[in-house]
Amino acid sequence: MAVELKGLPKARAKRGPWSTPCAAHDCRACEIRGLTFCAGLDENEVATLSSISRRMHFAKRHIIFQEGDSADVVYNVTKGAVRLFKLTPDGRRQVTGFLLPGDFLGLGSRKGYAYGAEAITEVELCRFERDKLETLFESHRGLERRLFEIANDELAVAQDQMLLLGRKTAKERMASFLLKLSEREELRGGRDGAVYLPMVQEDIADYLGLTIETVSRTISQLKRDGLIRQSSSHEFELLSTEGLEDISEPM
Amino acid sequence: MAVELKGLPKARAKRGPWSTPCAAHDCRACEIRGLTFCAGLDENEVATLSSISRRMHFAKRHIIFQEGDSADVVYNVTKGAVRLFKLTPDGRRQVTGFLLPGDFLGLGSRKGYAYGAEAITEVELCRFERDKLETLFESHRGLERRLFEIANDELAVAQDQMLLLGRKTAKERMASFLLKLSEREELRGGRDGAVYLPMVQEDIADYLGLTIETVSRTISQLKRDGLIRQSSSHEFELLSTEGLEDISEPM
DNA sequence: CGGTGCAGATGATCTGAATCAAGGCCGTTA
DNA sequence: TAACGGCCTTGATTCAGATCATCTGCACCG
Repeated sequence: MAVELKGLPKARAKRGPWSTPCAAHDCRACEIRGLTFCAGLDENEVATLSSISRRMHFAKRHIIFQEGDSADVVYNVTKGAVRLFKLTPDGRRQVTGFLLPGDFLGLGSRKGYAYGAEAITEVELCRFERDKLETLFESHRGLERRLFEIANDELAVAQDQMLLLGRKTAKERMASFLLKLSEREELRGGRDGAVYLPMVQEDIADYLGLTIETVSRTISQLKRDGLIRQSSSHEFELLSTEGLEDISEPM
Repeated sequence: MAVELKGLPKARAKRGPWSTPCAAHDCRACEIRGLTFCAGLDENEVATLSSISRRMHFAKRHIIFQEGDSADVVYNVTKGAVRLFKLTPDGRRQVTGFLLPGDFLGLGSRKGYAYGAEAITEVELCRFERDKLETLFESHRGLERRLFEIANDELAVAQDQMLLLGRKTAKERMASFLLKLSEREELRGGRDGAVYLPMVQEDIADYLGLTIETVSRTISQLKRDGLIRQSSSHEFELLSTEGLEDISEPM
């Protein structure tokens, strides 16, 4: 779907040759084994998976695929951050998710991708051809089951997001967003309370159904209220998880 | 999670014994075979499925399960309509979906249900114990694959809904909603252009992230503009699909 | 290093939808 | 058949967040 963005600076997103050509890759040496869908596979299964995977590299802003593109490959994010988004014909954008290392890319798509995917930072992906992966399912039931679990988790996350978009105020949205990211970092063994936000405020706005101005103002207010602190341009610190929880889920 | 609804009329939803007790049921005689997840199974598989399913009956307004309830059974809707919803602690509600005959109920839940489910009308469900169903997956791969497909479709639908909730105007939301329902009816072999809306306007409002007043006004406006017509309290007619499409997806 | 351009912050104003407030319609029931 | 309660409609008013308009800081680059 070719989309004309109305009033927005054009030609920001890139499409073209990869920064590095596809390369074979040994899954056994993968940085993120253990926190992705290949987690819990035995040596033999990992080897098989390795045989059908290709390591890919995309530059910042590179469009990995567009909504509607034929969805015959799926990916696993191993490095960097990716945004998923949908566009209206007149150019409004809804970011439907952010992917970080360990996340699976390509769910929710049947014939074509249901959304576009774009590199927020430099990104490394593990690429699988869908039909090869599905062939693998025949012999390795665990893989399919794991992917089904992931789809179910995504579905639950999507419903949380609907509640956020349909019924929460700007402040509640921002607090929920920060808490969710922070929980994720803790789960992945990050430092507690520190949150890395690779995306710009425009992405956050489009994810939370707000404008950049409202996002900026809300962040300012949370800072003024002593709930968060900004350590650097993309690093935040949650000073009061309780305070943020009170805001995100008001009684 | 016990939730105190603030300012809303209490005790509207019921919970308690089923209208009719659980009964064994023959899947082969199912009204909706062919449009549900049991579609495409062979005779033998259907018989196996039959052996683990129980037909259930719920009265209008009956709460089938609450968000957070242990999710050890799943269902297939065979008759009537169901709403799925999430609540904030202070009682705001987001309807995350409407289920009609043929729809699967229970996806997106891991340990506990990720949402509540309530009968909009009198409802008939086909009930499966989750572990029995999963055991069946071992021998009948098609079932698991079909369910995975359904989960993927749901995921795509959820992302459409995010775009709607995050970026569309009231009028656009209403038009999108009517069109989606109409497409569904056509798919299921219904009359073209006629749409059955079993839910009340409050449900629609909570589904579209609006208030009942805005829903009412928007419907009135679409009528005034000659785009829809109301044949009876729950039956609508789409007079101009093109007009509605222009509204739902503005260029 | 001076210029350019992008990300972010913040003030002023506007507006679409929420809220508040009445009534109307209709099916159910006493 | 009257009265009650659910559901819907419509008007008046308010308000949270959008829009418009600057301004600042800062990275990059010729």
